[in-house]
Amino acid sequence: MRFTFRQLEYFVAAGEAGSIRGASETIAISQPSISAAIAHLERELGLQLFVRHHAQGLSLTPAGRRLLHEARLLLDRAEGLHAVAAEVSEQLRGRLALGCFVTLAPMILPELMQGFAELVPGAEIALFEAHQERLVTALRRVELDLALTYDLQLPEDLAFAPLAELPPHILLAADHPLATRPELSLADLAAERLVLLDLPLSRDYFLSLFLREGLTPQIAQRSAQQEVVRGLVANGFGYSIANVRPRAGAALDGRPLVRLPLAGAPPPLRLGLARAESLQPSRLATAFAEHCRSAITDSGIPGMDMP
Amino acid sequence: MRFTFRQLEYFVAAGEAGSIRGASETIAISQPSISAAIAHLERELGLQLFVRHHAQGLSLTPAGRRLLHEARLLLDRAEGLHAVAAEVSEQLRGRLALGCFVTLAPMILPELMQGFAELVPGAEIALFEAHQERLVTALRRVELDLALTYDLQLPEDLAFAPLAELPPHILLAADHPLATRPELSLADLAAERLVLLDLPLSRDYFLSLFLREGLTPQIAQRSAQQEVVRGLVANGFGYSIANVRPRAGAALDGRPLVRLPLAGAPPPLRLGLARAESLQPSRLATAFAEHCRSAITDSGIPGMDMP
DNA sequence: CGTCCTAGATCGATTTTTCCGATCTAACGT
DNA sequence: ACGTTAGATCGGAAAAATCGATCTAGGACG
Repeated sequence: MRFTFRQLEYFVAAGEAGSIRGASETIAISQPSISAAIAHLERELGLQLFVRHHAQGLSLTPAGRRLLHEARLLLDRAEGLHAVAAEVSEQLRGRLALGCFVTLAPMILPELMQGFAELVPGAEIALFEAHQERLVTALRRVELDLALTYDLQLPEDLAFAPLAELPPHILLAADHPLATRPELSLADLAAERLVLLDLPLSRDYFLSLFLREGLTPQIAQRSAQQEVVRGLVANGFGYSIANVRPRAGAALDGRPLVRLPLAGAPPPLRLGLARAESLQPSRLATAFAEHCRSAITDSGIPGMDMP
Repeated sequence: MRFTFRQLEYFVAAGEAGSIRGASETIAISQPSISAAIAHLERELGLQLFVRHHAQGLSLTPAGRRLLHEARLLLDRAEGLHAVAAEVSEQLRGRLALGCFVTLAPMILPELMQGFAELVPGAEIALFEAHQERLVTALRRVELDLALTYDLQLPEDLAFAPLAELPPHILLAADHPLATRPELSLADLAAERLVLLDLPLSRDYFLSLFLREGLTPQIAQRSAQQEVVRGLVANGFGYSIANVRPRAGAALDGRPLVRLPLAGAPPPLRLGLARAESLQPSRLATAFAEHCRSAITDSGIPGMDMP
């Protein structure tokens, strides 16, 4: 750009005042400065903006009138940039890029987003559901304001605000012989086969539960989809381990499932909000985090059963 | 405006390059300058545009992405100002504000504009038909690029390019006793009454024709409308004087009219193009003037009879 | 017809801003 | 631990914006 906002402002002021002197008084800038700005614009744009009437001010040329209009639009749009900035940073409106751990999303998001939509009507949420690795990548690239996920392997440069703890549970077909127990240990399941939810970092967490008891699971099947895992379990392929507690007591094909606590005080997953450490949260993000804090506690999580 | 185009450009470059260093190479500006520009924008807009990854470049924040988009739009629009300027001053397109002396307009404009529209399809003509005083005012205020008119009392600060001479003629009802003469002098009409076209400066011109012969006309009627004058003459109210030479041989009510040369070598009106002296004509205006020069000559004027 | 008045252009000095090279700092990879 | 990389900061140099003073030219007025 070979001209500046200031020059455009001076031009517009002169165009509106009909004289440089008049403009210099209204905008409190010396007459030579305005004269120079206009001369610069004329040289730069290669056209005559004003006809100078000696001792009688200025007249816009037809081209000048056209350019004056354009200049005003341009300045308005520049002013609008401030407005956009204010809206984004201060106003409780606009778009929130929200990540959510993929298995949590179907349970927790509908109610949570519903509640937030009532709380903050001007908000628009752009969802990104993915497994932990993808969430971490997106958070570091600052493609997300916040991510609702576990503190699984979160690197240093992501901040994590814990909301609730989710201990692992055993998932069984309702007609499984062990399904009537009040709780199960991994040792109880040594003869059974595992249907593994096969997502990058979740996988390691599940296997670590066996490792700490010196056990090795027999893996019947793997799937990256929670609903496939549940379907396989419900159809007798084996048991599974999950930290989420869906209210639905059946797989998508209708076959009933049972969820039992895992005995032996296994390390729970902490559910919370992750964000890029060095990204100062927008007001919208802060409001959403606040909403999460009130909606998600150890004694209740949207879309999930009580323990 | 508390930021500059340059700062926006640097911000956009950094946003596109994903790093300040990368941007500094693409746009050949030192890294500190870009860093400072971004810092200034962030302070000014009150929000964080980038997350700085030490030794790993930058990531746009969600707000930064939004602002980047807005900044690009703004810069495009600023670039568009150059385009508008080029179109107005160089391109053979756009709007031409054209004034025309009111009595000339109905004869001369249709054909003239038709021809110009074929010659320059991208042109749009904004018409302003008025009497001489109004034309002069509009030209001095530079509301018009050009005016097609007479050199009646044109002040110094208007430039005039003559195109053709129009000597005055006498207008009579076809059944008037004098209508069969080959020409008439004002003395011949001493007993007749004048229907005067009563427009500010034209009026003075007509009366000056009598004055130079020491005569005083008997004014039957005055009208500011040429068609009213012709109607009155055709209906026997008297004779009139006109310099235009309409092809129509009758008034609007159908009554026939006759036009006879005024004897005694009266001073003709010079028809031409007037413009503000200090307004450099746009290319469109120059093209129009050129078109007029070829279409309007002493031996032929669009919409008018030969002498 | 000359003088005053007005408004824009120009000049020169001063202040402000911009820009760059050099240096510092922090994170990553080896 | 070390080198590499990329952003931030610093300080001086270059460029620009700004202003008061002055110059110029047209209009108004006596």
